[in-house]
Amino acid sequence: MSDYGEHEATDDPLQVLRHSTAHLLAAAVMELYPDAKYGIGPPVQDGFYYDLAFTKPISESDLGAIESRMRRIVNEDRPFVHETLTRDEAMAEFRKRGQDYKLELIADKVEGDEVSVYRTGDFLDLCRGPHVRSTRDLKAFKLMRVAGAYWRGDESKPQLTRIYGTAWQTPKELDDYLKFLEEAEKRDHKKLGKELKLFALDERLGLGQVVWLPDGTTIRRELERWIIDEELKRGYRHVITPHLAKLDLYKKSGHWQLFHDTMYPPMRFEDGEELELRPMNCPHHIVVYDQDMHSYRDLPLRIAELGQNYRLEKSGELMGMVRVRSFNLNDAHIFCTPDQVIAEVRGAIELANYFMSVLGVDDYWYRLSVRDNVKTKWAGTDEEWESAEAMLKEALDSLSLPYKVSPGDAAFYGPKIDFQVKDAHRREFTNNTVQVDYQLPKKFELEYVAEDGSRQRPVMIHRGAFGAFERMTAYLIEHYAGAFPTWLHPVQVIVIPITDAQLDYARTVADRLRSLRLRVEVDARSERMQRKIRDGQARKVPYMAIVGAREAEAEHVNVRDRSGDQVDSSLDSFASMVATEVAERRR
RNA sequence: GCCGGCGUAGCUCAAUUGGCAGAGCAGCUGUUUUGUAAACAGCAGGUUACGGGUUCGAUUCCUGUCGCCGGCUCCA
Repeated sequence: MSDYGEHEATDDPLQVLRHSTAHLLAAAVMELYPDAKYGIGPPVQDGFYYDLAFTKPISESDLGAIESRMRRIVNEDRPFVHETLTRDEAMAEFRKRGQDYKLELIADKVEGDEVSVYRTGDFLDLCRGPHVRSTRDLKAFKLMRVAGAYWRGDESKPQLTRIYGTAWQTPKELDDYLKFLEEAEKRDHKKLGKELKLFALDERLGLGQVVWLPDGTTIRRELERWIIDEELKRGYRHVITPHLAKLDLYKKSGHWQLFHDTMYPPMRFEDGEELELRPMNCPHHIVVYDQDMHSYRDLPLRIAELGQNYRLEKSGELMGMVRVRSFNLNDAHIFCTPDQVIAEVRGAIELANYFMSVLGVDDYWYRLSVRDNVKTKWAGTDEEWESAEAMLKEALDSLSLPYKVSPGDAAFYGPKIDFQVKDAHRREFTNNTVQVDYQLPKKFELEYVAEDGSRQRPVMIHRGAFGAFERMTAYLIEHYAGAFPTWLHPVQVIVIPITDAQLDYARTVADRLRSLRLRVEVDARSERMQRKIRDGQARKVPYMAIVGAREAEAEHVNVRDRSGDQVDSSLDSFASMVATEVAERRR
């Protein structure tokens, strides 16, 4: 049987419960708004939604009344009744109810003559099920918000009102979820980024333009140094290329034709020259490759750059530092022979995994993004796509990494492996990526001289092993809730003199730590120690070195870490302890 | 871009049915020299996002713009 709702049917009890709650929602809405038309209502992560068309728009203030009606239906103990109708019967039923969207779904998605429907009191829905036995089984739910959603996900189709809700097996789980949302709010990188003065988004600079403040920049520079060193160890060569290029370059690569809507309008000059802010770095690195004749002996050639890119994302798509209009990508393009591809892909995956493991990021999954059957969207031959996909799979398999195939998520020039991470609110996004590309080398007629003297075409691997600094930093802020590991924290140690009499000693301590390249502040304010500690805690500083008369006398420090633990230590051993922790990038 | 919500001091929030815009924190100036999460006092801080409208009177009601938040669409 086909899947009418465009979501996967499942027997998982929680999914079934959420799906049933979606029906309950639609049933309640239909009682309160008899003119409404219902679209689809699947379970989703943490809950469910239902898309409905209202004759008058509703807002979140209407959710309370809908939720009350839902509870009333719960108390009525209405059974979920499964029925199988013929196609004609089903069409007649939904036509009678004026449910045009359901008619469209039956016409498009139901195969054969049997149509599975569920009845809950008067409410009838096209649905494969399964469902809970009765509305009384639905105990722990809450409507969350309304949003617009295009019918069947198509921007050109009408926009329905989507009502989101959350649903759980027990009231306690619901309560836990609501508490989780509160906690997530506190970790939000937009909130912490402001509190900790890491970055700013200022409308005077334009939408989606990130200002890295001094402390945020410290973190970023630390990451950059680390990344560049790790890449150097792995044979990457770094380049620096302009943020601008002639528009023709992007016409030749094919990006302009596909993405001009999200590229900045070109700057046009009197002599006819057109310059474009680059939306990606690939064509620049192709120009780097093309500076020389290449022998197969030169390959693989790994060209890396911390490259600034500019994309004119639609205003509604922007989100904090996760989705911006200008970002810096830890980018690289590996030019190699076809039989080097698998090893190079594997190396790129391993590098990305290494970065993630040092940062303590372990909650992510591998998405093998391949083309779908809309052939016009994808450049290149079937053979090239099949070969590229096979090589990505083999690289993943050889590392014993599990992955999920995702049709339609490929780049236009080839399939890719995406590293999918989740933010504090469990929203998923792509961070790192590895892509195999036969198309751009062809478009730019790249060559190398093979062992037998013939001219061959290299394969290009695009890879962002760390991802974009903006997005990754946003992720890290939420991951650590602002309490960065010592090696990344903008201020590693605050020295706190208890009275002014220890100021000189405090500065001695600071100098000593700075001589080990640690980032240190002395809190010389005319405040009480308690106050300085409190402020240090608020900034989530890893260590506070408190120095009073006793410590100054003994050349000690009283170390308080951000968990509140205290220990007395000689200055020497404290200094070497912190320096070691930083050198090892300990978490 | 579309749908819904929200914009009051640097930050977090108040302000009866439309009736003089307030508080805490942060900032500044003093005093205080302190032993592990907030010393005390004073001062200053605003065209209530911005522009129209209704009204004797608008933070409050209507409207347009801008921005932010949550979704949708998109994501090379």
